[in-house]
Amino acid sequence: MIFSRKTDYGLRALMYLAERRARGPVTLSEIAEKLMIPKAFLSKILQQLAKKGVVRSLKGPSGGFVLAVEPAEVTLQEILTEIDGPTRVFECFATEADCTFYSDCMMREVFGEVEDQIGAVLARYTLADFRYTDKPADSTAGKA
Amino acid sequence: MIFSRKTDYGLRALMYLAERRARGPVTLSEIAEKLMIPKAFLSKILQQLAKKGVVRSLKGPSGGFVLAVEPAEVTLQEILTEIDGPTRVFECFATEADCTFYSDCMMREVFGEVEDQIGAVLARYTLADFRYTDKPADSTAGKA
DNA sequence: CTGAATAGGACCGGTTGGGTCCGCTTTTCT
DNA sequence: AGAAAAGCGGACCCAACCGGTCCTATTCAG
Repeated sequence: MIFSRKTDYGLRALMYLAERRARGPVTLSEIAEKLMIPKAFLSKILQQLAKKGVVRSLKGPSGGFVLAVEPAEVTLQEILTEIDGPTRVFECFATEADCTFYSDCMMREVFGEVEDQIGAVLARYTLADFRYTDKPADSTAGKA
Repeated sequence: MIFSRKTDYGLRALMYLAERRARGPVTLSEIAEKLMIPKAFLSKILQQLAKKGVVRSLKGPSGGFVLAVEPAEVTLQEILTEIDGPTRVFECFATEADCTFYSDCMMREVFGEVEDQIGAVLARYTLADFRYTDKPADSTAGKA
């Protein structure tokens, strides 16, 4: 699968931050707890997003993380790229010039097209489309 | 990357077989050698494709592998699916009913859309589009 | 100064992708 | 019948990677 758990965690954290961004920084602990994400791991992800400028991090007491962008301005594509790197679908050993096995390598073409299509879908959504809604607790609990 | 080396090997082997299918079975050794694929590994891949009915395998002396389908009739999508399983792009922990974090989970929707797009591209190509052309040896050799 | 917070490097264990080995079976040829 | 030439398929191996932990350093509010 292309999109990792890291992506899932990161995206969810951003959704959470989007919802709270008016209310100042949110601590790592709060996010981790509410979203049930291992704290140390989430820390790494948010650090990474901070470096990319998607969130801002404040140290010290009353510190935490704040979303640094307008939710509607940042696309899913950007987010995923920032978390997991560009979506590569196929890795070729050779360069176009010495693609040793096929004189004109369709693979490049086809998989390039695939990547474009993926990008196109992801670019159509922004963080604003992914609303965090404090879900209705365990109302359905006990069914499993 | 979604598509593995296995996929690459498999696809290339099929291309090779497509080119030779008039001339009877081709041995594993020949394919492996020409395409520079580890023999034992390729064996596994072809076995798998044999079970799916994409190639036919003949044992015994003068045995080998033959393409069992019309190149133009089998899509890239089918081939890739047969080699690596369906292209899953995202794995969700929960079922729709208890997707715990977002009341209506956009992820499903978005990533479903992504998978559809990938499928659409791959379905547009068939094995016949991927011609194996005995490339002009090492004409450019010595440059690396 | 102290304590609450992030930063970030080192490390770790399980999974999996890529690959090997080897003995077994099937088939053909003599 | 027997030897040789193929594919079959189970067991195994290794390195990379992903998800995750730990520990110390740094920053900053009060």
